[in-house]
Amino acid sequence: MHPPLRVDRSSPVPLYFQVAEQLEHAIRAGVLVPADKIANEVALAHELGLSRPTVRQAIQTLVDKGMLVRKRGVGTQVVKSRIRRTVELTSLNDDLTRAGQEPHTVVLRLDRAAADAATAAELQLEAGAPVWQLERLRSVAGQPLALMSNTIPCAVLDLESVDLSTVGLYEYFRRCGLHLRVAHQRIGACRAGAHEAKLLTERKGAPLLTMQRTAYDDGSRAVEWGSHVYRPDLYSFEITLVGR
Amino acid sequence: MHPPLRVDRSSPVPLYFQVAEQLEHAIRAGVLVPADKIANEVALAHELGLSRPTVRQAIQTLVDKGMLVRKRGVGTQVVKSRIRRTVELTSLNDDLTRAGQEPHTVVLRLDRAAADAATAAELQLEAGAPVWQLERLRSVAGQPLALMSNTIPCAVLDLESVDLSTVGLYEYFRRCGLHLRVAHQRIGACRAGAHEAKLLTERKGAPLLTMQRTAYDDGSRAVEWGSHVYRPDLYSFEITLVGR
DNA sequence: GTCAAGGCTTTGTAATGACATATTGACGTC
DNA sequence: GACGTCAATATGTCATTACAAAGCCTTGAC
Repeated sequence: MHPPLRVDRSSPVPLYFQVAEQLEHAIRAGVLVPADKIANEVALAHELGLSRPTVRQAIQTLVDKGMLVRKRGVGTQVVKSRIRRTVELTSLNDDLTRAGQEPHTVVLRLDRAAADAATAAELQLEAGAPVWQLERLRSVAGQPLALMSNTIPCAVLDLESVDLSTVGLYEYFRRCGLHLRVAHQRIGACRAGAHEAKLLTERKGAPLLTMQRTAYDDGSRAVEWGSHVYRPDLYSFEITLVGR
Repeated sequence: MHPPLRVDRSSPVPLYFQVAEQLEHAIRAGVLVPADKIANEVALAHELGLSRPTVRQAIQTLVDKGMLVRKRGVGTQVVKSRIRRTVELTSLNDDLTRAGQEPHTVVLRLDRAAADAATAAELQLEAGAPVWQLERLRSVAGQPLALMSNTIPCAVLDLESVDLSTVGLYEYFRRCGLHLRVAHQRIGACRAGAHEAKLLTERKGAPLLTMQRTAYDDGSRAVEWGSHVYRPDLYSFEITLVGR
């Protein structure tokens, strides 16, 4: 049967979101086990004192996350597999702290420079525009994990006064009211060069996981271009795909 | 200004989908250029003779794809960046043919076997259950690109009678009426072993891109477990992330 | 001249009602 | 007993309406 769902109409949190949160929690906590069918939308709406579209919207958000599956004429079921964390528009720092780790970051470089042609093209700037060039080494449990090189247009943000060894880059973006909306990223592999090998305590020529990302603010302005390399024995990307 | 949008109410295609398709086409064709604002929802609904929720649903699907951005109090704009293909629930074969390539596939192995403990756990079977073990080498333009190892429960499908050198695995799934709904994949990197190096015409120890995927049918049944390695100079994963 | 308040525009959230369509299972007929 | 039909069930699609909240711009006061 169902966990007791309740909604708080005085809360500023949208009703559909409250329902989605509770359902998600019930699934993660094991109250709802895989292949369980949840009550049909009409009944659920009546039970909660909500309208069907609202309940539908709540269910839809979980379907998008790959936690529920709808079948017309049948019902809605809990997906029979543990849900791993999706690749989201988050930084490595976010991911690690959320996983209960304690990342340690060393800022290797923080310069103002003029954008070269390739960087300017990625960030959709005119060549020579002033940009911040940032290079950081992130470790977890004493092990170097990632070498991160980022370029941010000076017009977007001032990085002079922030201590990026204690604050994640994306966290700082959020603090400045900068909302990332879209990002493109490419994941590949390469051979470690001498510089990378030394910093990551790998041998030269060792395989590394690479990620290049361009992030956009509200879809209008390129805000950040990052080129990262990871130690594959300590890090990998996990993605949940949802079809249809 | 707007392209002339029209809907066909006699079509079995949902109205919201028709609108979404036309908007997407207009964006890809360059009729709507980045940073263009599309008409507000109320006006658009009136213009099309549709209700606002329907128009909203159409816009939402494009927002989910990362092609549009909504801003409350402002309007809806076209995202200012080319959209690359998202990592979807598709096979390598699908991706390549859609990109205009002509993949060539060699089936290295196709066996019935009993699932070992690890495989059985991934596919949520009892140990020793009969499975198909498939190993394929895929090339493009004469260059070996990927070495793919897949395991499929015999209970799911019969692979005896199909020629997997001409038909993609996922394409065959679809032909059998098997709809994949959810998949988890992990992307990493590794060092090429002797076997992999020889088949991919790389040197032993060269960096390779790896992907492991488990796919589920309607959320209820694990259908496929795949472990692939790619040559990183010829292949990488591209993902479009949408925030909020 | 500057800053604050308020109004306008536009999207966000929600309720209600209706009909369409896919699936399953039961019933009845051949 | 096998097969087809039909009804029950649940999600899919769509219309209409209303109010809330956020952003932008104008207006007005100091």
